[in-house]
Amino acid sequence: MSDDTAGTTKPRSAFDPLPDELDFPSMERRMLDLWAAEDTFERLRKKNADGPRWSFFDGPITANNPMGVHHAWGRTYKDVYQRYRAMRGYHQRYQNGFDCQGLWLEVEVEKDLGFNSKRDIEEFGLEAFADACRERVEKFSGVQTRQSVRLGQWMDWDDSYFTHSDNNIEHIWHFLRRCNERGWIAAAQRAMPWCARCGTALSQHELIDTYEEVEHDAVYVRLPIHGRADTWLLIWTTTPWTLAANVAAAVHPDLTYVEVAADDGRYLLAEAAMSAVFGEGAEVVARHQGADLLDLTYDGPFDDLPAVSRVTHRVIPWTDVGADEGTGVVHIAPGAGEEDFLLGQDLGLEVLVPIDENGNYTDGYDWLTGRDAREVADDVVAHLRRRGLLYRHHTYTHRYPHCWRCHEELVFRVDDEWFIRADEVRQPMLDAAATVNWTPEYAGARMADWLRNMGDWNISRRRYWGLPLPFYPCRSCGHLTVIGSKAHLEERAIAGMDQLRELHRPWIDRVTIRCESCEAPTKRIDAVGDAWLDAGIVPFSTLGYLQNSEEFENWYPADFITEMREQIRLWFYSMLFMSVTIQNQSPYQSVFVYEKLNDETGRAMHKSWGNAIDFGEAAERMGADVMRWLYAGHNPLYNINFGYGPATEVKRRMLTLWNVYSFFVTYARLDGFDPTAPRIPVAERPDLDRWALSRLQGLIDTMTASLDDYLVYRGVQAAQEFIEELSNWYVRRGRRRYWKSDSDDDKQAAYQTLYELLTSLVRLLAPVMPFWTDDIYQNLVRRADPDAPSSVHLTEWPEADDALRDSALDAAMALAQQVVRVGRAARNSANVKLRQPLGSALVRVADDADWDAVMSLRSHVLDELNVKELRRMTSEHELVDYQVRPNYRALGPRFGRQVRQVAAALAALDAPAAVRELDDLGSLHIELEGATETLEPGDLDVRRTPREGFGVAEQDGVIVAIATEIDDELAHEGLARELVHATQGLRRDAGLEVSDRIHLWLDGPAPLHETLAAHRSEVAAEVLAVQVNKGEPPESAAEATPTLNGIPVKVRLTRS
RNA sequence: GGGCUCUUAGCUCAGUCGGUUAGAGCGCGCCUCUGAUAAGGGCGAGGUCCGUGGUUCGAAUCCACGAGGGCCCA
Repeated sequence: MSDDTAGTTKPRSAFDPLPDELDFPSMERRMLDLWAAEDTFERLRKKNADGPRWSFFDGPITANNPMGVHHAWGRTYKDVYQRYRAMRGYHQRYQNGFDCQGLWLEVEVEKDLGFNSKRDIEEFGLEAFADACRERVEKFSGVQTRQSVRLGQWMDWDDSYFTHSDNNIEHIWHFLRRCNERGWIAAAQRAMPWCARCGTALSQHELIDTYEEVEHDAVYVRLPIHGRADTWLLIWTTTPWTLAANVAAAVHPDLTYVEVAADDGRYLLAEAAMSAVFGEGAEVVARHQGADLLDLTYDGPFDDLPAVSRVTHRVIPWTDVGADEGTGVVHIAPGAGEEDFLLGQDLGLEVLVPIDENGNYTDGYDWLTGRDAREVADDVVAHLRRRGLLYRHHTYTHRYPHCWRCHEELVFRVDDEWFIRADEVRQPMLDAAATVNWTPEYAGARMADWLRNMGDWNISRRRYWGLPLPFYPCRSCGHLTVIGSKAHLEERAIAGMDQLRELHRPWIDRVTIRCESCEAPTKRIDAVGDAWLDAGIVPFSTLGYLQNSEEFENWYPADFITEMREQIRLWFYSMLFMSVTIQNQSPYQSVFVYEKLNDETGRAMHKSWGNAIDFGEAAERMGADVMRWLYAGHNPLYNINFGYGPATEVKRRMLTLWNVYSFFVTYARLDGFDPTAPRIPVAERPDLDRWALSRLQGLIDTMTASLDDYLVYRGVQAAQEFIEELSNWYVRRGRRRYWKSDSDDDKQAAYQTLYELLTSLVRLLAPVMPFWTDDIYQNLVRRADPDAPSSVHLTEWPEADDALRDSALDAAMALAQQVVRVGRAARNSANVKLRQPLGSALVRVADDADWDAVMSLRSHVLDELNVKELRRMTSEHELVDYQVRPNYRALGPRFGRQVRQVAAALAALDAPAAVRELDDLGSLHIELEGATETLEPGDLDVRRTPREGFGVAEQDGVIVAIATEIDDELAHEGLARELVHATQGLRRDAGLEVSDRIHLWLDGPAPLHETLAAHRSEVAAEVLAVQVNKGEPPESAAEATPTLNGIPVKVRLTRS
């Protein structure tokens, strides 16, 4: 501040002083209260109500548990892009969604109730179970809502959609009826991966990532071949429980099979498997081509069981048989294996389904009946041994699929399942997916790949709390009635409608309808639907497709959706399937996907591993804004390593901005800066201001493009760099202007520029850091101008102003910064403190233009390097060593193999002489195999290395040499600066305000007095001393006794 | 089993069209600046660019094979 302020009254500042440190959580809670009190979000919606529409669909979060920090990642993206669009004036729906039914919810409710099987649920009663599920949804949708609010997400929370609503279900019914009209609905037997605990099949996408390494009992079983005494077919399996369902043994027609002699007979197996089973030197007594074995029949391993007794076991051909594992003779149980089932369909094999939906053996399996298939391995082995069929058994480790919900090992089981046929819709889906803007691009390729490979969609689940599939197969005529809406149900119903509380089991099961074809009374199938139907219908159900065509037309399709990458084959897929079926177009135009969230060491987070981070705790420890900044700044192509360590790093970056903000407020308050005063035209402001404003335009460009392109991390990274430069160059270089300006206009320009930078920056960062930016805005803008919008979120997105761009100045400043960097390194190498003023710096830059650029910003360079003058280096020969090297990029193509000789010739040259020749003649001549070659400057790479001991440094062709000589005058100046520094330190230690005036006492030996004689008034001015006294200060004076440049000094001061 | 992709400093990652001396951030050591700054700046230590072979005047980069990780599909 300027000296004339002492004792005068300035206008009171508009700004509140800042607390000592930035406490994100408490600041965030304050902002939440403010937004609630002022209805800020409602105002935003009103403000944009007439704007252009921007449609976003929220992928439903399963309302099953508290939110995890990984949810916060996705929600940050959703909120960032919505807030950005809002600042651009777009009208939006802000509808959040909850996923509310399906198996994963049932599993959690089962855990709560201590259930272990479907029987427990049935005994509990479906009605009570449905209520328990509904309650869980209500509880956790509330928890998740509160957590999302804490994250700063702005949504219309009272308008959230729930997938268990009748409305959602009706829309799915509509979709299913449309599918049926096209003949796509089919029931079929199919071998499915099956969870015996959950009592249901899993779809193919539920199988992904569930393979874990486990140990199983593997058995070699010998089966008597009919008509060949003491000749055994040797098979191998890792799932002994399936042996009871064996109906065939498969061989590869082209493989060679051998009969091996053993003590008790002959074993038939593939030659390639022989040594693995019998070791080396087994005796081969016969050889057969696989194809020649096909008419053989054999006794099965469990022919004593009633269900199996009438089966004729045959040897069959299968080209997928290999001999790498097992025996090359493969046990086939079409009722208990996926490939087995498909093979059985081709060959017309009998299908024995040995287990029920809970994994227990069914009737007809004698001693096995009622037992759990996963627990019979030992008894099966014992049984085989007793019957003389066991050749050998051992433990086998392999990767095996598990239920992703309850972690039980899966089995394979044939069952009646309902499907939507996918073949007809495949191409339309591919076409629709091709219209979508996928970010990153590979996501589109993933979707196309998934679609090309997708099988029929298995939509039935044998469970309770889920979409009731509206399938009514008629027992009389076989016709399938698919109900398309509640009205349709009412129209067809003949009983049970009075008990239909909602479209869920058990109430829906009490309704009987008339078959559409023959009018016979017909009941619904038991099954409920895949939960991805629930989520996939969202574009239709939430827009009231069946009720309100205008709403639907307005908001469909979505401009944007975003979820984790795995949603490509889940939600994105199911939405696309349903949308193409109903509307023949993609339901979304732009899709953004991101990767996985791990802990900060890169391990997946698991509650059971103890490395999971609770969202609430994270929000309160690091702050929601810090979390959001961390997420938004991350490149979505890579997994994010999340934790308190990375958050601390982000916080430190925020601290840089805090310091700038705090600096501004401190001095703006002292000076009573009025932001509403007339602006000083930018053209009249100093270069530093014009440079900073020019850089701001670049940041606006980058930020805007990054948000338009759904790559916000690029904007965040650019903002980080901007903040660094703002603090470490703009403020650092300009700080004296705020208290010691040359003129009032310059000071005003400084305040206005920094104010414009900060207020623009908070608008640019508002979508990413909604809390802190608004907190700053409240103080900087709203306090000063009651007519300003009441929140940064109600302001307009900044537009870049081309008139403020100055690329020449940007480049010149970058060069000046480089000269400073190199110059500091030079001082460092000469071991001279920066505080000691020195005479001159010699600078070498590439050309005249660069020199002019540096000179245009000379004052900054002089100041930063603490030298008196800047001189252009004319002769660098005494300061640097040269190395003349070939520029391979130029010479490689020209000389080819000879390039090595050129390199050798250059190395042999006298480098300084060569450089001089190059400088004088513009070219260099070398001898190469007797011929003279001419090399242009572009052919060469002249490297300069500063010579040791000169205070010289170099980087990218810029050289700075510092004259290290210190004469008396410089020494006095240096000491004066040391005195200032020591006094400032003492001021701070004594707890003085930056504006306090002081009385100062300085004592020491003779050199000190010489220095004071020359620099007393400068020292006094710098430290705001109204007097520099001799004699003794009062007792209360603060005191320090540093040794400055070898001189012991006593510094004492009091507040004046 | 097929396809895609990755492997670079203690950690997280850049590295353009192949150019001969491979970089950043964090962390570590020394020095330094500070009238906003727990910040900033400089220097340094730290590398088998996964391995082997090939193409080329020249390979972290291109090709082949192999190892290991991830993803997608079967």
